[in-house]
Amino acid sequence: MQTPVTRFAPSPTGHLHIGGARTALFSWAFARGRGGGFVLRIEDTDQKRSSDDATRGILEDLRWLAIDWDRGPDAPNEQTDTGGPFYQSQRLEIYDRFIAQLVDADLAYPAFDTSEELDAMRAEAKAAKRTFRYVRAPGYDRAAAMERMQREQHVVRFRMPPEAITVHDVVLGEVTTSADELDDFVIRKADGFPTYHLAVVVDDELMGVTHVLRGQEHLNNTPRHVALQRALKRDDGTPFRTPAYAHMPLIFNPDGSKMSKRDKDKALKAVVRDLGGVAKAMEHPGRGAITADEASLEAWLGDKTAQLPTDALDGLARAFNVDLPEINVEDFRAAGYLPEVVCNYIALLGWQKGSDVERFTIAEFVERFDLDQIGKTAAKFDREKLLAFNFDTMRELGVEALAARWREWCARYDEALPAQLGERFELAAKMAQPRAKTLRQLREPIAFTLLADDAIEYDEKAVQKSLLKNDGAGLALLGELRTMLGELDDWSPEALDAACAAFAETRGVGMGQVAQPLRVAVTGAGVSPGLGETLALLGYKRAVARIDRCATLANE
RNA sequence: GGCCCCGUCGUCUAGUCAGGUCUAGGACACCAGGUUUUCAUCCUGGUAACACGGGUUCGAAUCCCGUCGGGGUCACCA
Repeated sequence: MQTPVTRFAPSPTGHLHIGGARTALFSWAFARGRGGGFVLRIEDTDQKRSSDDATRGILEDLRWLAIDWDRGPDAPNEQTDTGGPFYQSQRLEIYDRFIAQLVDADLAYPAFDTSEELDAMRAEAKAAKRTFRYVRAPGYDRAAAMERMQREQHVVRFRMPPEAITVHDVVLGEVTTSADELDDFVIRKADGFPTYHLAVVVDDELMGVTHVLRGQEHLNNTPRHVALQRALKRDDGTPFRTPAYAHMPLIFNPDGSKMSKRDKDKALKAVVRDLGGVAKAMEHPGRGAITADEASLEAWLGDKTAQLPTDALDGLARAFNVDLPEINVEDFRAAGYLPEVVCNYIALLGWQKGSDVERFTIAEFVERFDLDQIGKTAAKFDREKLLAFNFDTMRELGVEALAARWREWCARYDEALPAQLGERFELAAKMAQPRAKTLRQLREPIAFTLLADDAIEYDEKAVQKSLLKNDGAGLALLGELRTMLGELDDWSPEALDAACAAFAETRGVGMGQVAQPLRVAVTGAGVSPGLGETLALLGYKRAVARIDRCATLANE
């Protein structure tokens, strides 16, 4: 087989979607596993929706996932690469050349319909229960049209040949589309930009792409692309080739709906409703993050199709302290998933080697991956399983490596934490490791130490159960424990555990009788990591301060 | 609605192309038990699926047809 060249061609209209990440991962792995090339191309032909910010975000997301490209934006040798530039908006002359080629051969033609006229035609077809198809009128006056296109705004349409087209898909097999399903589609818009269909075909040919991996939603477009490939010739006269296609199954939400950016919007609308509507939400402590006015929010809430920008969505979610569903790669990063785990998990969504092996490194994936193992069925995204994978990987990392990853994550999402923990950072990581499934959750098991000593709130049930019950037996023990702790000069977790065990031994009580009062006194709750670790994390001064405050409060 | 794709435990899937070794395997989740100073971790065990109906065959999860169900797509978005 020829050395493959694959590509990932995102449209920079937002963050990288998790489904897009899988497409990128598979394309990349396929090329890397066979010594092939991987191209990154930015499909920014929609002037209104594309943005540089989105492009930057997508590049960053790909890098985080460790997906690298050898040709494309920011590639080391971008300037000398063949096939560039890799932004479609910079390739307009190239597209125009091929469009002219088609028009000259009468394989494409200018059309002057307004959008109102097109809408009317569609409405008419719908009323007559016909499928709308745009085909060039039999009496089309080409000469007049060619003259008219010099001075009038127009689109260019491709003359779809009246024949059925069969696509040989690596995943789905042969898919045939009959001629009456296809019409004369637009290849250049009125603004002079090519449409996706034209640009993708021209670029894949010119960039030497041999295998196109993409989502199944593109399956219906493929016959158009094949028709274009058959009509076009390179400048040297050689015909375009049709690459191998592999359409991958879609990724769904657990409820079976398509996983999309709109899910976040939907989730936030539900949150605002739960809060009691916009007016109530504006009274929420986190309302400072709300930049929109009440009226526009009201309009948004009342309109099912209205969507807030992603950044506004994320801002509000933080303000209301709710978690929105993770949809974009950036969401998973912020939620504290490890990139290699995200790759491992999404690889499993629609791909399986035919064995029981589910956990693998990216290098192993590259080695094993092949197109014929891609499944046909859409997969529901299961966060529980992702969480389980992330948890396992965090454990396998070992404390030191985990702490390093946590630090990296904090630098971006929880800047104050490392400073707060100081040199106890690694101990905190060790304590939280078996109790957290994400880097973000690592904070929770050790949150008690982040509070000021006089700010901890005591859980009444725990106080009752461990301190006050049996005429305050626990409270009484607490006083002795304080003394015992004061005599210790080794405040390591091990020494503390040993001292508490010895104390219990001499008192003739179980370890639980000793541990629970102490635990409640220093953390406020009946639940915390191991007692020795819990005390060590606080240190002698803070632990004693908390014990004293607890005793005072309990006596009141 | 037209066209297209898909249908194995709750979820992701192995098995389907080359029908028997499948009383259908694994993972996540769930349930039960064990270890443990709490919570977790950890260990052991368990529940759970071939969408339905026909056909072909000695034999069907696997091949064929139909039904039902789910999804995609019908733009001067990609």
